[in-house]
Amino acid sequence: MSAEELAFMERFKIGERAVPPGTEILTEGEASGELYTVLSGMGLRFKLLEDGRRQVLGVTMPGDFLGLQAGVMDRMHHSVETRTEVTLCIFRRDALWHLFRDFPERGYDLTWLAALEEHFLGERLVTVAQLSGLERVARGLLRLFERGVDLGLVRNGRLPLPFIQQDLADGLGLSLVHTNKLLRQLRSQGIARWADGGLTIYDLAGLRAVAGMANATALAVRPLI
Amino acid sequence: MSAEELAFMERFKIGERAVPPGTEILTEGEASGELYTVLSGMGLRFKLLEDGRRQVLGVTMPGDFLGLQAGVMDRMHHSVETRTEVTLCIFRRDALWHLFRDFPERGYDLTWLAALEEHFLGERLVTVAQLSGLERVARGLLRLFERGVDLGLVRNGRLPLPFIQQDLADGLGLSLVHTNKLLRQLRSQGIARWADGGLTIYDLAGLRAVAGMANATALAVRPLI
DNA sequence: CGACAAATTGATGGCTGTCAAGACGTGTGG
DNA sequence: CCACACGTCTTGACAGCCATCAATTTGTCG
Repeated sequence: MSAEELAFMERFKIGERAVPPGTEILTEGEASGELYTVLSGMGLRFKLLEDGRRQVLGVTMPGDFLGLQAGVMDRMHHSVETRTEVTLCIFRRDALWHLFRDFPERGYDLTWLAALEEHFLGERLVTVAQLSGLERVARGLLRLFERGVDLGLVRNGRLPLPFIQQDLADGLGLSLVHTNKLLRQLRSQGIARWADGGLTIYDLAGLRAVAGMANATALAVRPLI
Repeated sequence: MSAEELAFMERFKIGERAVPPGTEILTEGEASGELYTVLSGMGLRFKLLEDGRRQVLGVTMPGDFLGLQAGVMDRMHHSVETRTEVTLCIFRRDALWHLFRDFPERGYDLTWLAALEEHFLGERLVTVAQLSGLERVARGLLRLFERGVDLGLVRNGRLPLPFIQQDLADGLGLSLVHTNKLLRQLRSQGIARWADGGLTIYDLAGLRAVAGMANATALAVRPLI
């Protein structure tokens, strides 16, 4: 990053903030005067239906950029809730436009980021719409794990995760009960284990086979800053 | 649009082209040296699985911008196929970067567009993951119809559509047979009719009720140019 | 007329949702 | 210290939505 860009960041940076678990950082339907980058911690991005059903769109991990939707559109179209203590770097909303004007290359990067999010949502749509329950669970665990590996969060084959089975079920379009039974299936086959706040992969190739991704390669998330 | 912007468009515009039905304009996994805006006609955006299953991500209608993914990322992550004759306005790929540099406001609009696509994919994910078959079909028809109304394509309550029931099924994560039976249900209830290359809505309020969107308001697609 | 795509309808099976109950750990109040 | 509430995980029974298979009909095109 150039000196000018550093100066720009400082000018629009409001500060850093550590928020406790369970905090709703952004709320569907509301505007946001702030943009965030996640420095540490994890959370969930989700949408709610009128009857209380919930669709988990994805997880947020360190390096994620939050609030772009409310930044360029008038309001958020999903909510973001923390699941651990999360440290945020906070920027003013109008930084977005100034960034586009003064550093078009960074604006270009932001469009790249939005296109990447679109790609991931497309992948999730394929997962939910076309795959069986077991395939969905396998693919869901695989994506979480790959993300954790990229971030260096995996130790001894185990990735600590602050999510519950209901979160996984809501992300895959499955019921909690059935998700539980599918997790048991993967566990009893010695492929993967989701328990005690962590995900352990025993047989990565086996998991990829179950997920129907034996030959697929993942697309890495490039930090924006 | 300013005179400078018009000059810019002319400089990077390669030309216009009319392609016949069934043409694959963009292909998943491949780069594209061109960007397109759709002047007329309709098509499908979709992803293919290894075993031949297909997930329809959405339809393209006049005003759509195609190729942004291959423009900012290295390659397309879904394919686009025409279903009618489609007239395209073609631009050079490097127009994208020059647009960001010379007209940051337009670059901002492009990010807005990418965020809008992300929003629509999120909506579709909720539809497929959380709703029953009948609700999915109702919502699918509703979205097509609203889009048609916005574009002024609806005459006498009927929207001509060049898609087949398999397309609808692949977009909703349902089998062709079951989709057909759900369409019959809506038809026999006098709510909507999908037949003979067109969609007719007889009871919009009823359809919205079935779709679980009695109170929801749609987000309009704003043409980029 | 024959081939083909698309739409339609019925029969059958199974994957998955729902309901219910219990186990386990944690925190709280008496 | 114990009782209790609560959240989460787990397991079994049952029902139902939906996929699959199969056959028929209709319309289009050569």
